Amino acid sequence: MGRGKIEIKRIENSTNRQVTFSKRRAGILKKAREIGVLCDAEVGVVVFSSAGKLCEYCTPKTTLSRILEKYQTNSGKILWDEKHKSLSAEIDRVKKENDNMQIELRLVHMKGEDLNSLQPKELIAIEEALHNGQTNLRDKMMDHWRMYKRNEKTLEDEHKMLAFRMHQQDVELSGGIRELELGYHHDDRDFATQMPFTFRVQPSHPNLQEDK
Amino acid sequence: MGRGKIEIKRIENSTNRQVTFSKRRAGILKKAREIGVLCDAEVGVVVFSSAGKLCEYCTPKTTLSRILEKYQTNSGKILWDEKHKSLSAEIDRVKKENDNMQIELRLVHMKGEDLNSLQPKELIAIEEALHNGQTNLRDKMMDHWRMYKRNEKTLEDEHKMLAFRMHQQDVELSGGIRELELGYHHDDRDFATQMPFTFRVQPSHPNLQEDK
DNA sequence: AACTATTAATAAGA
DNA sequence: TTCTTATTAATAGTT
Repeated sequence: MGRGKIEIKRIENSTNRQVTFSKRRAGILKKAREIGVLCDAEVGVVVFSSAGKLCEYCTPKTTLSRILEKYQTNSGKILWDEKHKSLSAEIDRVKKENDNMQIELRLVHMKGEDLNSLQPKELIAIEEALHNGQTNLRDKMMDHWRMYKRNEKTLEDEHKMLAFRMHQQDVELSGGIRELELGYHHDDRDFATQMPFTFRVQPSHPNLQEDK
Repeated sequence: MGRGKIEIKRIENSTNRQVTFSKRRAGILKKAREIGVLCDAEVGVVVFSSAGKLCEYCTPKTTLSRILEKYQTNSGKILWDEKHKSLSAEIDRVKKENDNMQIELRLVHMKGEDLNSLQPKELIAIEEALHNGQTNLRDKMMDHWRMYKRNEKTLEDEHKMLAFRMHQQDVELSGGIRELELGYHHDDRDFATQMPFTFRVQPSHPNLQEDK
């Protein structure tokens, strides 16, 4: 029905294809509306152009949802498998993100000693979580962790340094100001016996402290 | 297009209606097939006769499922059933958990000064996130946060105390050991002028530090 | 189901 | 895109 007969095969000229699409789409939607009215039928039509543009029609007295529900009960076919799968996949993805954050929090709340006490099995789990995660999440996590450890270490180092110097001064003052130590909670023996050696900075957990 | 023009309204004669339905249904399905081939479009058609008989067409290269999935992402309309709602709800739940952990991480990585610099708007967002979250997650988060802040504060307090005492001892020694301060990076003036006052512990952010 | 007169859809052109 | 129009395609009513 046109100026000439056409073969039903893909129209290669993209402009023509677009024009024909518009015309025929209007035609189909009109036909859908007509059969709905004339024959009291329920019709649902969904069309995507090759450009991805969406177009739909649905009999006014119902909804696409209801038509499709009826379709499923009537045909026994399940239309939702695909959607189920993608939703489940998203749940998995988000849960994995969750796990990674939980591990990050665990790390963040750990002190150096805790890290040293980690079992190899736990380290493997952490390692795995790091690799499972998205790269940016992992990077962010490592950044946070390093920043936290660095700050903590700075404070601890300064702390030790101050304590060491106090100790030195105590010695220089030939004792007698012990009462000043009352509010100080660290084990004195540590400083008395180890200070000169512990004063140098040691990584509390080299493998995790350094980048992957 | 027939022996006479017809009005587009319900055909009351049931036999006629049935016949017309058959003819027009064939017409629509043919048109659907044609637009799919000619224009490289994706088409899905579902038709129910007034008698409830089901008829469908779908572009061969895809499935009704996939078309409908595309439809949903494209239109934002929701076609799915209860099962999907529950899956979606789970996604929402897990994502909310995610958000809360992200906020926890943000808090955890903040120092007191950062907290003080938070804008009211941000505080409200955090507050809201806290209330949105599950109770146990929120509690855990607050525990973590308090523990972190407590540790930090303890270190800082001890640090200040040590520094203050060093300062006292310096004074007692009538100066002369200034070279001991070389490795110490805090601003001396802070301790010299503020120490007696800053020594008392002040909450850096009362509202967040205490449980609500 | 066929047939066919007639209307409707639309291909090509403007 | 939209309009026009020659031509084909769909189909209403009939057989």
